[in-house]
Amino acid sequence: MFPDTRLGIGPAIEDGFYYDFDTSHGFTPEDLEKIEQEMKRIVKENLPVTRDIVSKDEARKIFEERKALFKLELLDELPSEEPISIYRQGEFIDLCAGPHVPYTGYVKAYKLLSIAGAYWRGDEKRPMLQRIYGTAFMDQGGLDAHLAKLEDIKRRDHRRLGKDLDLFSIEEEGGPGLVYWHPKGAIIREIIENFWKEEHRKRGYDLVYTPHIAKLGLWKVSGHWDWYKDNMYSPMEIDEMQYLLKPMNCPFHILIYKGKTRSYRDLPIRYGELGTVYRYERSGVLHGMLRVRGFTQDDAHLFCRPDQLEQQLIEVLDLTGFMLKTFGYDEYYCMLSVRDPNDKANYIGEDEVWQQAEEALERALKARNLKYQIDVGEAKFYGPAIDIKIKDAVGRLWQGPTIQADLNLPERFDIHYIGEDGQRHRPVMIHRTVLGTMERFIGGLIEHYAGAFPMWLSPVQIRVMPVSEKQSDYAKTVAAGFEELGLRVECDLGQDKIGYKIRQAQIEKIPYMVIVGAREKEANTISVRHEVWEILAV
RNA sequence: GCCAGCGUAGCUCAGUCGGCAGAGCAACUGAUUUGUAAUCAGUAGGUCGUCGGUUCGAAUCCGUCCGCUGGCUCCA
Repeated sequence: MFPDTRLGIGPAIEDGFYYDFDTSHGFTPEDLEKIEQEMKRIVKENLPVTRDIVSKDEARKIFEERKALFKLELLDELPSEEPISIYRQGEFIDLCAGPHVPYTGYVKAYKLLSIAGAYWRGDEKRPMLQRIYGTAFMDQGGLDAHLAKLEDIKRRDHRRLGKDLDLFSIEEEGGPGLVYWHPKGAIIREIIENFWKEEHRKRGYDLVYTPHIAKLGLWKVSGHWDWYKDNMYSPMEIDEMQYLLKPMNCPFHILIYKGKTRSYRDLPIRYGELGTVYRYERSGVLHGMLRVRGFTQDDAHLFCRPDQLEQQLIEVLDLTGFMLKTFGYDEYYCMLSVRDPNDKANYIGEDEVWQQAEEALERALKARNLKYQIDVGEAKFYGPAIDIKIKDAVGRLWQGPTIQADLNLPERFDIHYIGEDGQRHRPVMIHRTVLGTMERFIGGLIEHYAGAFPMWLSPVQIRVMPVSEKQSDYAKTVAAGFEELGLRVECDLGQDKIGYKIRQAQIEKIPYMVIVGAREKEANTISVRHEVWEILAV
């Protein structure tokens, strides 16, 4: 259909497949339909799909003939002794390890979904190809169910719901990636923040507040200026001194720690802060509340003795589990992010310290019987981490809590405590968030709950609606009663019929509707309509 | 940042070949006083994202910038 097209790679992915193409033709959504028609024809032909094993030289010849540059590059990287597998169906030839279906007729239900740009081999310095995404199932029912799920995900989109429920906005005049929390969104955030603070106090954290800017020198000491500069807002000059907006809270907590001499008896010291940070994120990556430029981390830094590390990690894991459960995330997966031993130049710190830290994280996971997967190369430059992925109501995984051992900053800031032996010792530092950031967490919660927040988080918990204006005063009295109990209640005193008021409350996903008419007023009662929304939609 | 697409009323969207700017919902006004998912009628609301170009004439064609969307790369 597009003769000058060269093939990139085309693997199967979790929910389908994609194929990358280099072509002078720019694909349009209409093309997808045309390609699907062509696919249908090929399926109907029921062509045999054959696998040939050839030598590397033979393979090279085949792809050179077809001027398949990308395939040749892939071929070059395959070991020369090993036989190469090539698949053919009709006039189509591809380099692929397989397996493939034996006949094109095996392909049943499929759909092409979208077009996107993608760098060749994921490298932004290489050419950009056009990627077509699609999905395929054994039968129409499977495809229909999958498409229904995609629709459900669309309905849950926090950007859509954030607008519909008036929770937040991002203002073009204000700047991209900067979130405005509207009154209802602010209530949700406030409840979560209060809960967070209370839970941290209970567990022995000290809560602090720190500034939003600091002198450039501080960021040089911390290493951010060298390692993180590209993600930071440009310096501003105040009284001939350069200041930077903070991208992280760690240096500030360290300064508090450093403010006086600490004894081994003082440890652990745990500073928690809902710290607002700003990071320069490239414009193309911004996404609603999930990827923004200014955000508030539920941050904490734990300073402890090496012998306390494991216990502290366990306590953080417990807190994390408790928090996730509270928000209805019953399933989560722990990843132990360790460094790539072949790539030590990208990490700071002694081998021995790294090993100790990785072992401590692993022991903590084992102590709580948490299953985990080791993610090689996913450590931060300053230390290994436990990264937790949480599964939402529709089965998607989100980056959640992160617990990082920091092997760099204690050194750089030369912090210490006085041990039992009267000597200075280096404390171990843990850097962690349990929710991540307020923006990403609440954005995720909106999708998790599909906007129907549980009672404790609902911006409006109860709406009282009189059947007619004759019960307005009674409705106000009832509402005042709820208000006295500390519940968030509203009255709908509009002239609309009760059906309309119920519909409105339903759209706004208010959990309790209290309806009062002549009968209720007479008997001094109320009638309650409680909406239980199904979180698991699919 | 890169590739592609998009930007029309508060929201969702229509607007044919370049020829007077449209609908539904929401808002407002009036009537209606209602019993568990939409009462009726009327009114108002837009520099068609921005700046520039082509043209007798631009929402429409071309360019620029801004923003958004789907991805890529990166990330909490």
